[in-house]
Order: sequence, then C-alpha cells, then structure tokens
Amino acid sequence: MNTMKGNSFPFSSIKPIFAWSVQYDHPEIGVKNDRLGDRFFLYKNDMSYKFREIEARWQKFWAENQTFKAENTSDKEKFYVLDMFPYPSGAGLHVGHPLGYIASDIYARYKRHKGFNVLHPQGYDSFGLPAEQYAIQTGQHPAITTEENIKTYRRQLDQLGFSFDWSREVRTSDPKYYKWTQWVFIQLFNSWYNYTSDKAEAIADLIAIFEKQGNAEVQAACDEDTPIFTAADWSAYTEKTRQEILLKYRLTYLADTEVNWCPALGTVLANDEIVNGVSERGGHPVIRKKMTQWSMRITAYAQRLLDGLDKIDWPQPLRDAQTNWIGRSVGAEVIFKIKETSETIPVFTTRPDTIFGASFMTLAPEHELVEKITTEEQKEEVGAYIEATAKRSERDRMADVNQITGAFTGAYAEHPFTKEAVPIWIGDYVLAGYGTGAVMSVPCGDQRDYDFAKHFNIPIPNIFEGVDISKEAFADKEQTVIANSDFLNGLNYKEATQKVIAELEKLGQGKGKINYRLRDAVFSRQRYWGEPFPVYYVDGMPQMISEEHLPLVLPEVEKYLPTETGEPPLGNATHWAWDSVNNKVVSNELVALSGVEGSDKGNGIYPLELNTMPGWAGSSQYFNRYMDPHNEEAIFSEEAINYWRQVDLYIGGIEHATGHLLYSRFWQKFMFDIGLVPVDEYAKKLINQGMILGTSAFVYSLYLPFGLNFKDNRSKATREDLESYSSFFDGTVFIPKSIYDDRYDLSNDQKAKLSHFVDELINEYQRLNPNHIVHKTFDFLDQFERNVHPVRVDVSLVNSSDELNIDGIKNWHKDFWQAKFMPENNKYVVGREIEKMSKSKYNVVNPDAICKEYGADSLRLYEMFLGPLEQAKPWNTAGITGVHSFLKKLWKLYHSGPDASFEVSEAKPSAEAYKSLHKTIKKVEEDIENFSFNTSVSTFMICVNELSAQKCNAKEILEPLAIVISPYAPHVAEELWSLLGHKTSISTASFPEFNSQFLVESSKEYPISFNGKMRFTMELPLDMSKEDIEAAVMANQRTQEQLQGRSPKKVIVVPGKIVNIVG
RNA sequence: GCUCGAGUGGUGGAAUUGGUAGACACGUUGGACUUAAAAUCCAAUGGCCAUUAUGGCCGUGCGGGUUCAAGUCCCGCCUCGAGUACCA
Repeated sequence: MNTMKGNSFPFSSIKPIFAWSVQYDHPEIGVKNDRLGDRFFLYKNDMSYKFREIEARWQKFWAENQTFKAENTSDKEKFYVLDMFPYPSGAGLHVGHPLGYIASDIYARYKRHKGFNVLHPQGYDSFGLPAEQYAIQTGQHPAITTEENIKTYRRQLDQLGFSFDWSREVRTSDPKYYKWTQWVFIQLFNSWYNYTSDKAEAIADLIAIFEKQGNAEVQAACDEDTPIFTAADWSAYTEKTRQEILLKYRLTYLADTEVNWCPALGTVLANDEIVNGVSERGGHPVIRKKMTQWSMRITAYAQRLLDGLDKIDWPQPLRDAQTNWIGRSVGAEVIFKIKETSETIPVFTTRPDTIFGASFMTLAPEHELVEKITTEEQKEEVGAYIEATAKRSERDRMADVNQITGAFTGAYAEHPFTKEAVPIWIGDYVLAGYGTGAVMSVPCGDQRDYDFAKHFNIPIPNIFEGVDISKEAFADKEQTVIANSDFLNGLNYKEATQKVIAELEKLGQGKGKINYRLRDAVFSRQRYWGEPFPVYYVDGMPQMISEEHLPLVLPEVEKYLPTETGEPPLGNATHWAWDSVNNKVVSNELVALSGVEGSDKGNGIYPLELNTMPGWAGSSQYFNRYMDPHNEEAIFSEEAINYWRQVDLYIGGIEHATGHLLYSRFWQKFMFDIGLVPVDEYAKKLINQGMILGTSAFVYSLYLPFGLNFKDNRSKATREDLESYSSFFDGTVFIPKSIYDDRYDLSNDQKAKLSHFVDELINEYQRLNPNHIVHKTFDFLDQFERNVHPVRVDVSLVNSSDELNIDGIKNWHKDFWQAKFMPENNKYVVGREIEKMSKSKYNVVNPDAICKEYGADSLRLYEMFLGPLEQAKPWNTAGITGVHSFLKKLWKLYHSGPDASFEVSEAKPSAEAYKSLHKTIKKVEEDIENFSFNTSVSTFMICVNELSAQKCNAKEILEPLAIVISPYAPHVAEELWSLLGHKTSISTASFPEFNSQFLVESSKEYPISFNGKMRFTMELPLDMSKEDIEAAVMANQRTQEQLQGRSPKKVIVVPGKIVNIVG
C-alpha cells in the first residue's frame, strides 16, 4: 500500500524549501484527509535526481535514434534474447508482467555491452478470447479493442525503458503475419510422417508409394482405422476415396473428435467451463459430442519431442512436465480373440508378464466393439450404462474416481495361452482415448482392476510368488516373481516380459509396443477472433487455397456468436465462399448457384471453413518470424534464419509448459524436417520467471437472513425486515466457527472485530424481537458458509490498516454494497490472501503508479531485488523506497560540486575505490550469467555505500560504474553517461574489464573456530605458511583462554580460509 | 495418489566447490538536523543470559548420520506450494 513515506512529492525534481502538510485526523485542525493526503509545498529547482525528466528524455532518445535496432548482418557475434509475447488484455500490464521482461532486458543490454549483435524483439499474441467476448457484449469489433489494448501495452512497456527492437514488432492478428501461419498450416497438410526416415515428408512422395506398392510396407503416423490396400486398390479408388485415405496420413487432418458441446450456447466448452455437467455460464446442459475438427498429428513427434529435451537447457520442472505430458510407456500390445465371432480386441499393457492373471477384460463404454459383441440378455444393462456415462463429462468421471461402475457385455474373449474364456466388461475407468480403449484386467497386479473385480465378484487369481493379495493388488514390478503362469513361472518381471512378448509374436497375437499419453492436438475453434483456415470444401473434402493467394483474411460478421443453426461465428459472414477460378472470397450466395455442390459443372465456388485456429497457432512460429518480420515473399529469408538460427535465451512463464512450449517445439521440428530452419529446437536456453503474486483483499460480510433481499438501496435492515424473518428465524445467530479456527487466517484483532459485529447484530435483533431467545451456536458451519463469507474487494479500496474506502466500494461494485447487510463506518473485517495476480481477483497492482512515484529504474531494480527470478513471490511495495534511495545515493556520487552540481574528479582514485569497483564488476558479471539478478542489486548498493563512505568522485571509477549499472537502471545510467561528456548511448560502451589485481590482499581476517564454532578472528598475512599460522594462533592469548589449559587434539589450518582447533 | 519445487530473523531474501549463518534491503527503536513535519544522516536490531570490560549459551522445518567443520552431503520423516491425475 502507498504510505506517506518515501519520496512521494508530486514533483521530484523540485525540493521543498518550505512545506506544511495536513495529516490524517490532525488533532488540532481536525481535518480528515483521504489516504494520499494533501500537501502544499513551495519549491525551488535544484540538482536532485529528477527521474521523471531523465526517463522521458532517454526513452525519447532511444526511440528517435532506433538505438536497439538489430541488423541481420554484423561482424559481431549474434545473440537472440526472446520474451514470450503478451496477449494485450484490456486490463493493461500489472506489475507481474514486466518481471521476465526486465530480466531479459538486463541480459540483452549486458550482451550488447559485451559486444554482441543482440536481437531483442517484442510483439503481441493478439488473437484471443477476451477481445471476442467483449465484442459479443458490445458489438465492438475485436480488431478495434485489440488495437486500443496494444496502444496501452506499448505505452506501458515504453515507460519501463525496455531495449526492444520495435521495428520488428509482430501481431498474430495482422493478416501480414497470419498469412504465414496459414502457410505453415498448408505445409503441414501437404506432409506425412515417415517412421522409417523418422521425419516429415511430402505427401506427393506418399502418393507415389501408394501408386507403386500400396500402403502395407509404409511405416507412417496415421489414423488407426486406415485400411490396408495394394497399388491396384489405389488405382481403382475414386479421387474422393484417395483423398479420404490421404487425410489419414496428413500431419494436419480432419477427424471426429469428442468435445463438450453445449447446444444452448452453440459452442464447444473447455473442461473448466463446465460445472456439474452444465455450463458455467447460464447453467445449460452439456453433452459429449463428436465433431469434425482439424487436428495436428503431434503424436508422430512424441519420441523426438522427448529426445529433444536432452539437447536443450530448459529448467528441470518444465522438462519433467513435458516428459509426463508425453507419457511414454513401454509395454506390449496383446490381441484377444472374441469367442464365437471373428472379431479381435487389441489391448495395450505395460505388464504383459502378468497375462496369466487376466481374469477379465474391460472396454471403454465408447469402444466401437461394445455394440457388436453385447449379448441379447445384456443389451439393456449395457445400453443403460452407456447412456449414463455419456451424460457425465470427462471431468465428472475423473472427479469421482472412487465410484466403481461397469456392466458385463455377456461376451467372452479367449486367453491367448490358456484358451480359457475371459469375460468382457465395460467400465468407465477405461478411457477411450488412451491406448486401444481396452485393457486386459489383471486384478492381482493392478489396484483399479482389483477394485473392479471385488465390486463385481470376479475371481482374482494370484500369479505372484509369496505375495498376499487378499486386501489389495501387488503392483511392485521390481519385486515380482511370477507363479501359476505356465512358461513364465519363476521368472522376474524383465525376463517374463521378454519371454511373453516372444511367445505372443509366435502366435501372431501381440508384439512389444511403446505407447504415449500424448494425444493429437485439436486445432479447430468455434470462434471468430482467430486465424481463418485457408481451406474450402469441395464435395465435403478439404482443399487448400494456393499459397500465392494468402492471406485469407478474416471476414466481417454482424455478430460474433454462433449462428442459429449452431455453426461457428464465421457462419454469420455473408462473404465467405471461395471462388476457386478467380481465387478470391465471394458471397456465400454464389455457392448455391454452383448447382451440384462440388461438381465440375458448377461455377467453382465453394464454402470456406468456418472454424478458426486456436491461440497456439500464431505463437508457434513468431520467434522465427522476428528474424525477418516484413518479408512478404517468404516466412523468413534463408539469410536471416541462418544468421540468427535459434533463440539463445527465452524467458517466460512455466504455465505454458504443456501448451505453447510443446506445440512450438513440434512446429519447429516439422519446419526442420521440411528444410526451412537449420535447427530442430528453437530455444537453446529457457528460464521460467516466477509469478508475482497479488495480495487479495476480502471483506467478511455478515449475511444474516434478515439482511437479504433489500428492495431499495438501503444498507441497513429495518424493523420490518427483521420481523418478516421472525417466523422462521428463531433468533439463532450462527457464529462462524471460522472466526475461531484458522480457516480464513484471521488475526486476533479481526476475530475480535467480527465477533463484536455479531454481538451488535444480536443486540439489534433482540431489541427488535424481545420475545426471542438469542443464542450463539458454533455448530452450523454450512450455515455460516451461507451467512458470512469473504467477499472480494479491490485491493485499492483497502488501506494498509484494513480500512475500507466506503465510497469507493459503493462506486466500484453496486451489487456488493446493496446486497449485503454491512456495518457502518469501517466495522468490517478485512482478510487478505496471497494468490495469483489477476484482474478477476481484483488484486492487480498497476506499474504506472509506481513509475510515476518512483520511476522506471526504481521499479526495474525493485522487481529484480524482490528475490530469485525463478521464484514465485508476493508483490509488496513496502521495500521500494530502499532501491529508490539507492538511486539517489548513486546520483549524489556524481554530484559532488557546489549546490550538488555535477562534478567528477580526474584525480587518481584510491586503492579502496578500485577494489570496490572491481569487486562489483566481477560479481555483477557472474550474477548476470547465472540469472541471479537480485544479488546484483545488493552488490550495487554495497558498492555505492562504500564509494560514498570513501567520498570517491573519481571519473576513473564512476565512468565504468555507470556502465555496470546500466543494464539494470538504463535511464539514470544514460543520464550520467551523458553528463560525463559522452555523446552516444551508453549501450554502445564496452563492459568494463575485471582486473583481479585490484582485489589482491596481503592479509586475511582468519576466523578462529573451536570445534567448528567461530570464536574470534585474527588478521594474518596471506603468504604465511600453515605451520606459522598454527604457531601464531596457538600463541594468541585468546586461544589459550578458549582452551583453558587443555591441549588441542588437532589443529586444522586451511590457508586463506579458516583455522579450526579441535579440543 | 504420482511428479517437481521449497522450508533460514518481525518481513523480502544473502551465503561460489562443506569453511565467520543472517549480506543487502524493508520494518522497528533511539539519536542528529528542524518551530514542526517530510527528506537526509548516524547508531542499534536472530533469540536467551550476563554486563565493568573482555563475554557466554542456543540457533537455518523435525530426527538421525558422515566430517576437524553441515543451511550446504547422506538416510528417515513433517509441513507448504506448483503441476498432473482412473494412462492399463
């Protein structure tokens, strides 16, 4: 919270010569001011640190001189520093956003000082949902909102003094940019994945293979239902069939995908938009529905995405997240024959060694064979079960894991070895989307199978030697010795697995297999504000618009909601058909005139795709596009990509671990395969900056029954209100137990306050209802939940003493004020909670105010000073005065002249001054290389404190010092640099060379410890021998005092470090 | 449940390869300057004990261990945070 402390003068550049102020609740004047207070000053100009003026001047200078423009050719070595580009939301930047940008900016500036040609671009991920939702509500075109938001972002970024090369700005929603997103999509469409060469290849090559030999020998990533065909079959197929088959191989393909469909809203919902099976907004029913959607065959790259992680310097948690997400598991596919039919069921298992323990099989309810194999007697039960599970969303299914449900199909499979009948069940613990959607259930070795068997009374044969399975399954494969398993008896897990796979292969009923959890990525969204697909449909088959006619620009629509027939918003466009003869977008009406849709006799006008691409489309190639952002002929030139190659340092949040950071690696690998980029990992090193957390404020509002439902704007219950409740409200006031336990982490003071408030209400009630007996009860927690609850309020409306700005609240949230029975005059109980900083949590802190009050350099230093970059940390402005006064001290060092005017001395600096400077150079250099920016800030403070104490004003010290500080506080550094007489930007200066000779010491303050505990220190020459040190220490009187006459057992002397005496 | 990360003063956090725990800052207290305040400067500030000085004891989530020496290494726990979840 802002306090009255610190440099809070409205005009920093002028210093008060006379001033008086009115304090809060001034005892004499009796004036109560609001928090910011009113101050009246008379000012005179002086030479103090005028950060506002300085920062504005240099920001202007950098912009006018394009100081940070990077060239694609240079004698210097290149270095590419990248930030994750922001989504320009309407809320603007909060103090959490710049954290990573400040770190990367420091690094980029440092690398420039170190003589690198640095590429440090910035842009906007400007397609996205918030702008679209705003458009739905207001009718405002998302492009306009987006443009406005970008302006705000740009202003906010500029005021922080980042060294971005803005000439390379990209925006994903700019047709000039998304032209190339569409272009990559076409390349993906025209490619397939060849497992033999282990890379993506042209679809034309695949066609050539099909023409020659069919697909039997082709090892490719393809749909599971791809039929096997010969060359003769291929030539006999119709064009449409061929296209259908090719679609099963393309890296981007159309497929029926199961989605959460909300008919009332006419859109697909993400899992977290559904609560208890109904939509979060509106409470409409949601069903699981198959929809034809574009998908990306990212699974083809599963292994390479895994292997690539070893080649890049990314944080371990992030690599772990991707590894888990890809979820490689090694096992076997086993094919079970179904008795009395010709059908087979393949299952995937990681424990083929336990096959003799398989006492049943379980299929996912959605499994396609379920209908075929279910017997007449079981039809009803199975049908009912499937219907019941279909109603439950995936999320619900996951939520009640403990509930065991299933149904018997009546069918039996044949065990591959024993040939015994294995009953086939269905159960929703088996997921349709993983493996084959079917499992062989081995209850003795898998807890889920065990629970299922117990629940349905299925036998649980034990196939492990000497293990008790009467209570639970035994899943420790390392401890397994197989028994009751024919040829596997006595073998351990490894041997048995090998053997059983060999036997299965002999039978032709299985093989070793590696399975991945990773699923193909759905690439369609039923949204307006995204990249249109460069796709039109002829006879239901997708056709690509040829590359030279890109971009296919997003059409205008009347409204941004789905159409009445449930089509995506683009279905509202009147001009959204493709004239394949003239290669342009034309009116939809012309499609109807083309006669038979798709027929050659028509006019060649076809419907365009109505879905748009997801958010991660544009962010999957932006880092490469920055290298050559204005190229209209190609996504980037060969020279540019070969010069910059890859990102050397990428800074961004870990929340993108399994989204953007995985998809973009996939795109890069694909682009590598088709020869567009020289490396298949685009970011050599990645750092995750920790989140800056916000402190949310809650008001614990008491919500007694009689406080509800005021019809007018009254904030206080009347006698009538209270009496109207008397019939069912017997006077029991439910005192929240929570006041007294720690659920809401209330302080004693808050508890007392809330408790007092309750008492007051009871008194009020009793005054009005004297016949009622009122008693407090602690028993009705759920009543409390309903009656007293924390209500979020904007943090800016609560001061540091937990006082509410009541007028502010009234304006801020009308409903909040009106709906609740609240006490008058600040008798609120305010609670606080640290959580993610977010507009929806009303806990954002805007950097603008801090910039205004302390300046960008202070904010930059402070954000770094908060703690290690990678660590999550709550925002708290309390300490910012520290870094701000550091900057003032720094400024003073260079202003030793009369009236604090600029003055530095040409005189030779002292040895101490050299030492202070070179210590700092060394430490800061190490810190930046290690991304330990917080410790650099304290190093600067130490240095400036030392130089101030030495009264050092030597140019020879202060000039290099400005350079060392400039990556962190670039504005003040530029100003000092120019005061030192330089005409060019400090960013062109070389980082000072560290010279160790200034740090050479002749003696050392040795810590003398006894049994490892330091007792005193002794100053001894560093060139003293071990023996002499020992002698000197032993001769010291204080050593003898410590020993008290005992002779030491041992004396450890580590020259230059420590002396330890063991007594 | 699984995976990863973290536990150090009133607070944020320092502590290279094991070698003076608490750097640097915030806050607090006292002082200087001032009619008064702000700003600035100085001093103290892990806890407990002692105080005439030199001091003493305990301390990095808990319990063990290795070592001359452990915040740091090893073993076993506890707590918190993040991610992920019926993945066969």
